[in-house]
Formats: sequence, structure tokens, C-alpha cells
Amino acid sequence: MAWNTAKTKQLLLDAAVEEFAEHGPQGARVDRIAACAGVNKERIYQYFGSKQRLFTAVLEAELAKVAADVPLTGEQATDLGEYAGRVFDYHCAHPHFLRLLAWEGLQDGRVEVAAEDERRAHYAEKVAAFAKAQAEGRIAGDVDPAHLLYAVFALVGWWFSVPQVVRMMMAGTPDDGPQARRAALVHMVRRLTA
Amino acid sequence: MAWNTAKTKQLLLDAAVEEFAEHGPQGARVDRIAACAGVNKERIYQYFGSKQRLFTAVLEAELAKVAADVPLTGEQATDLGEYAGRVFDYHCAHPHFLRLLAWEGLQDGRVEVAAEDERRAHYAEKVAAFAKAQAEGRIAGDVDPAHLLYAVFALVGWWFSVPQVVRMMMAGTPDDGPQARRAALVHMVRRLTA
DNA sequence: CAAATGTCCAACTGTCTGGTTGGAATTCTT
DNA sequence: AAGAATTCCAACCAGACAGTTGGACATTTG
Repeated sequence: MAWNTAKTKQLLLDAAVEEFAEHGPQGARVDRIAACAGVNKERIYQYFGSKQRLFTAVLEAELAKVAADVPLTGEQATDLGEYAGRVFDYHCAHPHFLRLLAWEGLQDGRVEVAAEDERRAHYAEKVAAFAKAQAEGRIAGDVDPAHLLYAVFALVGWWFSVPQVVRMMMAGTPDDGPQARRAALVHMVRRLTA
Repeated sequence: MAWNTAKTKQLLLDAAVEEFAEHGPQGARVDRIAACAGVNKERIYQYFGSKQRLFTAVLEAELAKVAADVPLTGEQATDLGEYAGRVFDYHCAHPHFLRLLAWEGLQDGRVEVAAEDERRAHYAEKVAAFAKAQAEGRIAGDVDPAHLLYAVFALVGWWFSVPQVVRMMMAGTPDDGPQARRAALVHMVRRLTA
């Protein structure tokens, strides 16, 4: 059988997403990743160099996915509530990503950030779309567009970042499913831009 | 000299806050905590039982602090923007706390949550204050009060939870100090309740 | 003062982990 | 088909780490 290094790499990445999202860069076990991928762990060091670099590779792959799956065209910036809803939907379907981001945030300053340039450009693009929508009067202009983007991500992400807090906060709210959360989110973002 | 176990305990807690906030429950090193407190590490097991229980103790102590330092009277609920600003100020001054919360969030489901009852009561109190302000028409009533509380905490906390993302997002914003962030936060929260 | 209780600490242990290595098997090159 | 290069893997290693222990020392009690 021909070597299929691309597939082996992908198996490792897939297993690593799970492991890193669950346990973080510290707690992730290289042996577990290798076993889960059905590959010898030495492959990880051959292909990725170290555990930390594998983490970076995982993060970059996931960043590319989310960027591709939740686009924002100029027109869609007219209803940021719906945009927020779509971002929310993505994270509901792919809860790994925000956990990876949280792990990255917690080790911020101790290792360099993955794909910094691409991400900066990515955010700048969104901010520009927001600013354009404001300039054309399609959404309210009294909030700095970067802060608006911040607000959308904060309001989407907090559910996933501190689920234990949210659970305690929502203990008295009878109807607290994903749909209710999504509706509240969309409503609040619209209120920020009306 | 008389034994001062209370002081020893406090020294350990103080050292543990630092260590846990920095490295999380996984990454924290018991030896480092003990050394930093100038105490033998065996004390930790005598006083707190295990590393995980020490983490819980640390979290409970910090929860008590924040609850005491950022109160919300009925009248203050009239200006939630200012309330959010005060919460923001607290976290700027005590950046440990949100990190601890983030670590707790990431291990959610694997260990039980600290002080669950007290915290539920604490949040319920805030929600009730919000609801009262809404009922009396002092703030807008079209957002569920629990979701409003969620929004305040999300908008305050996200800066600290994913600092790396915020940095990239704000790369194009010339004036991005704590004051600018605070102002944007206050403005956005007011917009949610106007 | 003597027994009992509690505090402190240095040294130890069993286990786990990221990372390495030496060589066997497989594919590519010429 | 010979040899070079690459992929694979089992076994190994050195260090780190949470938690323990046994006993010295201090304090309280009666």
C-alpha cells in the first residue's frame, strides 16, 4: 500500500482537535492523540515538531474552517443580529472552536499567537464591512465598528466560555434552550444597531 | 511562638490564587504554591485535602471578594451602563478572577462547580434587581432580565477571556486603552436598556 | 510535668509524560 | 534491481509531579 502521509496527518489533526479542545495544550496527552488517530506518536513529532506546534496547527485549521463557514457580505452587515445568529449557530454545531480559543487566551503571553497576520486581516475585513454599513446609514453609527464586532463576538461567545456561570445565571429562566438564547442574542445585537 | 494556622492558610490561598490564575488547575504546581507561600507543601494536603480542593477554596474566596466589592443596589439598576463600568473596573484591578472563572469553565462537567447554591442566589438577586427596574420603567423592558445580566457580564468579560483575539480585533483602532474600552462598554450597555 | 494533640518538614515513591532512538519495512529513483 | 530516502513503530529515558510518611518539635490539657 502506498504511503498516505496526508491522510495520517489529517487523522492526527482530527484526533488532536478533540483532545486539545477537551484538555487544553497542557492537559492534552500526546499518547492519547496518537492512539485515537491509530498512529504511532512518533509521527506527531515527525510531522508537527512538538505538542505546542500541533496545537497551533489545530487552531489554524479550525480558524480556516470558521472563517469559511460564517462569511459576512457587505449586504449582510445590514442585519448584524442575523449575522450574530449565524455565528452562534456555528459555535453550537462546532463547540470545539471556542474552547480552543479560550485555551489560547489563557496561555496568552507565554506563547506566540497562531496565524496572527491572517486573523488580523480577517477581523479588519469585518470591521470594514461594519463601518461601511454605518457610513451608508444601514445601521446605527454611534458605536465604533470595532467595538461593535467585539460586542457581537462577546455576546455569542460567553455562553460557551463560562457555561457553568450561564447555567447558574439562567437557573430561574424556564425556557433556556439554544433557540431562546439565539433569539435573545439576535434581539440584543439588533438593539445595538437600531 | 504560637502557631498561626489561619495565617499559614491565608498565605497558601494567596499564593494559590496567583498560581491557579496563571496556570489553571492542571498546570498549577503544588510545589510552586508551597514555595511561594514559604510553607511546606504537605500543609496543602493537611489543610485543603488536594490540589483540586485548594482550587475550589481559592475560587470561593475570590467569589466572595467580587460579590462584596461590586454590589448592586436597587437604584443603581437604573443605570446598568455604570454598573457594567464598575464591574469592568473591578476586573481591571483584579485580573485573576476572570481567569479563574475561565479555567473553571473549561473543566466544566468534569468536576462539580464551587459554591453553586450561593452563586445561584447571587445571580438571582441581580436578575431580580434588573426585573424590578424594568417593572418600574426605569430601564427598557424588552430584554429578559437574565439575558440582560448575561449581556453585561459577556461584554465586560470578553476583553479578559480572549485578550489575544481582542488585540487582533482592535489592531486598527488607534485609541484602545482601558478607558476607551470602558466608555464603549458603558455606551453599549446603556443602548441595550434605553 | 507528662501525656496528648497538633504543627511542621525533609525525604521518598510510584506513576506518568513529552520526547528520542535504532532499526525494520516500504516506496522512490535511476 | 540496487541503493537512497522515507515511513513506521516498539521500546526506552530522563525529568517532573501529586501525594505520603515518619518523626522532630511546639502547644495545650489536666
